[in-house]
Amino acid sequence: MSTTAMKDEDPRPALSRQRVVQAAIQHADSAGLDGLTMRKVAEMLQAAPMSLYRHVSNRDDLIDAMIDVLFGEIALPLGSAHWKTAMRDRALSLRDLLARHRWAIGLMESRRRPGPANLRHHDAVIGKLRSAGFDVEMVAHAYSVLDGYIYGFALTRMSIPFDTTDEMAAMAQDMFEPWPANDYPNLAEFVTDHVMKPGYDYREEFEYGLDLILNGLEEALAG
Amino acid sequence: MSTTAMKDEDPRPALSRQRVVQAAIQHADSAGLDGLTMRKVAEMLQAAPMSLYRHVSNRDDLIDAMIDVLFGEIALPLGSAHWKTAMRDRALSLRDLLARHRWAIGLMESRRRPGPANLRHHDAVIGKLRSAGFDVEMVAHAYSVLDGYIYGFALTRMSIPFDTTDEMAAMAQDMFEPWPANDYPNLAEFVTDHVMKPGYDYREEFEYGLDLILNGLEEALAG
DNA sequence: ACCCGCCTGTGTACATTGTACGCGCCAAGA
DNA sequence: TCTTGGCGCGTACAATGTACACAGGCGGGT
Repeated sequence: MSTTAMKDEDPRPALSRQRVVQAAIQHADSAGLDGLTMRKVAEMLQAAPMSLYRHVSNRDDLIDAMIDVLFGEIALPLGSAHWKTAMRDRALSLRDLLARHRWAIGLMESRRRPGPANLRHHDAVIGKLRSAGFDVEMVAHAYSVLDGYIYGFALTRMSIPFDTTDEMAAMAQDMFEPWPANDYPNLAEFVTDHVMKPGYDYREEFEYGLDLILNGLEEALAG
Repeated sequence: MSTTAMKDEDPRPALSRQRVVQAAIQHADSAGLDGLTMRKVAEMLQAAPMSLYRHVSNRDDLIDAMIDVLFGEIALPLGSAHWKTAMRDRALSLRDLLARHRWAIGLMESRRRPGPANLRHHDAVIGKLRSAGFDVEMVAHAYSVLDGYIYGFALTRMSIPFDTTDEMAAMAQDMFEPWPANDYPNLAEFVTDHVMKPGYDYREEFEYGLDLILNGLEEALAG
């Protein structure tokens, strides 16, 4: 059916901006932002490095496009739900996104050329808050503290993956090993008594702070 | 007096790990992390690039050392002040530090080999909270939400410098320009009515969220 | 049918970067 | 005086982003 090939299987479908961006996201997910090289992305698509530049003007443009795809994946607060549950769902959705795409944490909020999905997302969030009774100033407060917390949590707690408690313990061991024991008694107590406990899950930790902030905003809105 | 030079002025004092790290910090402050190349640092010290490697094992080791110097600059909560004012001062100190050294925002909390100043800082913060009556679990909650917010605010609000309202307006113009007007009404209202107002200062914004969180923690501690 | 111009994929080439390797120098100890 | 160890450095190489020019094919106008 294709105009370019009548054969049953085309081993190399045509390049396109979308395919380049998708491949780049997939590679960044597994290799990180440093591992994201034009040559690797080209290899994934079985193309020559320079071919990418027909669809992407340079590496920065590629990253801009990748980020906008991610913004499109965040759940938008569009329904008629209460602002608090809408913001909560949106926060969890964004946190999950940042967990899937750790390389994006420092990039989502610093784009100089935000894409349409980016703008649409912010527009929807602001709209939800405005229609819930937040005046413009309160929207600024709420957005600032919520996004600050969400991105900051991702940055500080999810930047290194702890899949098992054992990995965690090993890492803690490595961190303390070069230094004399008992130099940091409070830190040592904290690590042994809390972080290394089997039940530790950063998901619960995230929701504790999130609810603390949402409750604070609710009080401020009412007061 | 020096054993290496009797002349009045030595145009090129000896290299040392400290001098290399200081020069690197200074350069990163003005050129960012991408601008931080071994060759530039060497140039600042009037040395050859490879000379740095006698004092720093590689670029990552250099960055580790730079970060630990920064941790040493954060005001420690050591006095007998109330935990709330101690945490507030520490937060403001950390925010100012991140404003002075924007390149460090993504790095402070992701070091695999934390230096002594890093560990000492965390130890002091945890100690302050513990002695104020926080149990280990509440320390985890408090530290997580506070640091999340502080680093996240730095990441989301200070990643691009807005020194004047005019620059701000120009940037907003650039961001909207490629897209059809009225596609994002809530966002447009927000930008014109709030962000571009002359009095906008992210410092006040930071303290609003900070106090909201501190008050929430105080309630949780009492309840 | 033919040609012409554009669009896409590509090969080559170069500047920039981190850093391995080994040489020379100089001071301090034997 | 001879040796040794550390320090500064010149050279070299691999990885990376990307400028430039070229080829092949497809479509539209004649």
